[in-house]
Amino acid sequence: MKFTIDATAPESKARAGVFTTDHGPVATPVFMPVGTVGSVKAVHQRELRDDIKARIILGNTYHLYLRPGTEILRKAGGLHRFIGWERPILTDSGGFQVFSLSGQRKLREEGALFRSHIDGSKHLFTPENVVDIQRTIGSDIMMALDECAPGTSDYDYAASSLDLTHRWLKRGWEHYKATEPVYGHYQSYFPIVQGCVYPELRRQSAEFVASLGADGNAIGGLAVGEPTEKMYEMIEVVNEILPAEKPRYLMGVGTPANILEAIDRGVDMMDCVMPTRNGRNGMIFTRNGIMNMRNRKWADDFAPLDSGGPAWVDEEYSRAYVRHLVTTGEILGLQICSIHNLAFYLWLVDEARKHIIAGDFAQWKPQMVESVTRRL
RNA sequence: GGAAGCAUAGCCAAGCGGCAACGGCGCCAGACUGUAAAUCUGGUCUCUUCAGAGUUCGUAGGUUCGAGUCCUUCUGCUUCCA
Repeated sequence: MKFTIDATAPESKARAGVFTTDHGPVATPVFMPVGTVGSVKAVHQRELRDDIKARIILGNTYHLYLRPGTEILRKAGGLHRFIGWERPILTDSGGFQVFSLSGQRKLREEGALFRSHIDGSKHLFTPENVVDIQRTIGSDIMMALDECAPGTSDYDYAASSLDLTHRWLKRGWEHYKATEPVYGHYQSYFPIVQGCVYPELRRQSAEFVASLGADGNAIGGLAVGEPTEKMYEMIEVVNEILPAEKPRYLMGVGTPANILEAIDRGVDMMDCVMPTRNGRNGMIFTRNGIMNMRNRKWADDFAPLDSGGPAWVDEEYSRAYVRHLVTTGEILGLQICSIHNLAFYLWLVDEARKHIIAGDFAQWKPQMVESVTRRL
């Protein structure tokens, strides 16, 4: 995978670049919509491509392994063909499910033993078989199996958890190098920095991750319960060490403000369920602030949803109508809010990219952070 | 015309002598960060110094220390028989 940096912003660590996969180029900084089970919820692939202009989307190893399963995915010719998405795909390893489904799994040296949230059946995810599953999925970027420890973990737990993640990483990396793509296109493997909120652990982890020389490097275990300021601090600590010539992927983040702050600190790639999940729950993010479309105040506001906004739905539908759809539970309401939010997120990172290239990112960012954080 | 039954908050609906009154819906807010989420949480008679206080279960009386609950009056509704 090739990564070129087009511009670096003055008075900031932000950079604009492009990485290239066999499914095409991805301009950075980039936001990646989350499509856990092979679907970005409530959004068509066509809308994702043509309206939202998503450059790359996520899938999830744990969820896709359970359903539809590797046999179907192999028969389909991989996830791209299965879902009809010709652009790049990144798959998370199941490391986040170690966190989010913590009541359903046991950690062992060999891997994470999950009791399926669907039928209770047991499945052992190892650093090796998670590579194999992702080979079968055919994602352009595969992620290492890690333990995403809660942001509230104490130092001792964080340290031993990090050791486990590193032992897993070593095994996963070896297995990655020993295996071949299933469908012919090249697949990268990104290691993940952990270490909770402890700078020395984060540094140690970043050193180890950087030493592998992977195509790109990820920062995990953030936005999982720690204060936002700690998250920013950890990004700074880690990005001092992660190589500048490789893309940096901040996993699972975040709010529009989080995204701008991360870009400012040298992050190139981000993903988050927030635009889609919150959209389905009636919240939309705009460049002028946050709107809860369930609120009564929009009931007779016949202005466009987000006049001048980046999505066609922004002009097409009124606030009053969207509130009506959301409060009546109409599927169209979820679709409109999801499309809007994703288009806004992609617009936001594109604007950031433009300002990085123009050289005024450091001046543009604070006012945009202020603006997107407002409550309307 | 006769008989039986029913009236509880915006709506539906529990209650069977200690009740400001279970639930559900609706409504009003909030939460959501590598998706077990089109989900979850809280509020929803009035006042309040958030400790409490005051008025509520169709209507008017009564029994009782105490009544949404028991008795009687009236009003309205439902079902059955003529």
